Amino acid sequence: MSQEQGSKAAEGGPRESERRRTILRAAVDVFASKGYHGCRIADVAREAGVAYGLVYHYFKNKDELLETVFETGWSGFFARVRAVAQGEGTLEQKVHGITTVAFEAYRVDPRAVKVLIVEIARSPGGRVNRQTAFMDAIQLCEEMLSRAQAAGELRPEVDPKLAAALLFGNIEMGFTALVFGMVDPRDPEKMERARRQIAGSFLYGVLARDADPEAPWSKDQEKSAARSKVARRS
Amino acid sequence: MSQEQGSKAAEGGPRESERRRTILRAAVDVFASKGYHGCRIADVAREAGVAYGLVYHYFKNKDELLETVFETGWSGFFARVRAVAQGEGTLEQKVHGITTVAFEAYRVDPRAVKVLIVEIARSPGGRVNRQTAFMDAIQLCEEMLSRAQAAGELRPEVDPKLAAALLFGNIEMGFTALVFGMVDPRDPEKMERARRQIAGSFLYGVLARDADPEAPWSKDQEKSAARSKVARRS
DNA sequence: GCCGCGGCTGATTCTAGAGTCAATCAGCCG
DNA sequence: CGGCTGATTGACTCTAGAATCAGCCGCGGC
Repeated sequence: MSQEQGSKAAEGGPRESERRRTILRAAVDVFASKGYHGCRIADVAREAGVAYGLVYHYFKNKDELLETVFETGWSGFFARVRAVAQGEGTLEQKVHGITTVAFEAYRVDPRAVKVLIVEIARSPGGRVNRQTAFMDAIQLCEEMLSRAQAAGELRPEVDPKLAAALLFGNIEMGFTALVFGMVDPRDPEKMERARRQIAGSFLYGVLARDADPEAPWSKDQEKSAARSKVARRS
Repeated sequence: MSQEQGSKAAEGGPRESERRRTILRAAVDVFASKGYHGCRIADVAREAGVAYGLVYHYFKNKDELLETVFETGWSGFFARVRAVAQGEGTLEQKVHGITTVAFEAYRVDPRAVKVLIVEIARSPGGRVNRQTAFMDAIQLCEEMLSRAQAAGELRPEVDPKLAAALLFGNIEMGFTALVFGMVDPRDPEKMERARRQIAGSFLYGVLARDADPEAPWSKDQEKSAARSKVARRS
């Protein structure tokens, strides 16, 4: 998987075949626009300007293609998140850093992010790696949050694992909002505001500051008693 | 969709065919365990204990089956959310109410919720209704949040639409965490804690109270700087 | 020049599985 | 009772589209 045979295409060094990359790129675009299940290999080949069979020359099957798209995109993102999560800084800085990494990834390659989010993070019969990798990122953040909790930066009653998941939920939903056109990705200023709201919502919540009197959400405080006019079901 | 022909099966009143409901139920179960794409109509028929062809007697095709599963489940959920969002109460109460509705739905029928979340909210080539319906719920919450903002319950710099999306992102990710086994759905106490953390994270954030000194999440709007140190009251 | 090798081609094969349909069955009505 | 209607059956058809394969083409080596 590293240098193939540099034989004829060798002028560039031990590079992965140019064609292979073209196909991968086409796959990202096609998956992004029609979805994994909604497209045929022929579409990918056409988009890449390449013969049908060549796709199978470079990839064992359709699933491996998706898998590769995933790994390629995810590993870069994951490494950046790790750098932030395990680096120096306050919890606030790290959370802002992680959202920034995510938004930057989106700015650079929205299609790839879309595929990652829509086709992979949620894939049904998902093969091993996908969900596993997602879990890895969550675990990374869980550790970050645990450390922050030990340092008193995080509320003590918060479960770090769930909180880590929620952080990614926030980011993901932010992207979904982008994909749905709720924010214009062309406007950097709006993007930055959205990013800040996502990080801020996670860190500080959305409530106006003077609206919550005391430790409002921790234990069994029932000070706000009748909140359950809901719960019923027939 | 209402009373079919009550002709002969009329002894129960204008009820929807028993068989039809059996099939729908089976579809929920099968979709939940193998995914929409990962199952065949034959699986649904077998699960329902019914002949293959009968599925097509009651449903035009596989997609209509999914659509029906969706509408059946979603409309109930949506109505409850609306009741909360448009009802009386503070923003806090409403947010807690919405999460409660969601968790209650999960408690009653985890499989149906799983299908709704995994197969529909994210469906790629999703037919009209699905994403539309999801957007409807977000819009509902957006209006709720706008009202709250006008009343000063919500930070002024928050975008209600994005915030509404994030609320659902939180809930959805909470469920995903459930599906992934990060929380034991059998333990009502843990479930309630998770629910509270989801609502709480959205409302108040995760940061320890005395950790954010000044207008922390919107640099340029220092206008709210004054109220920033309210929080420390513990 | 011509051999052969590997990237490359696209028509062909093969299969899962959606959707069809002719036949059967069960109850009702005249 | 016998014919009518609608529910039910499952074998069969048919298609999309994944995967295969028998070769082609251009280049470098001999």
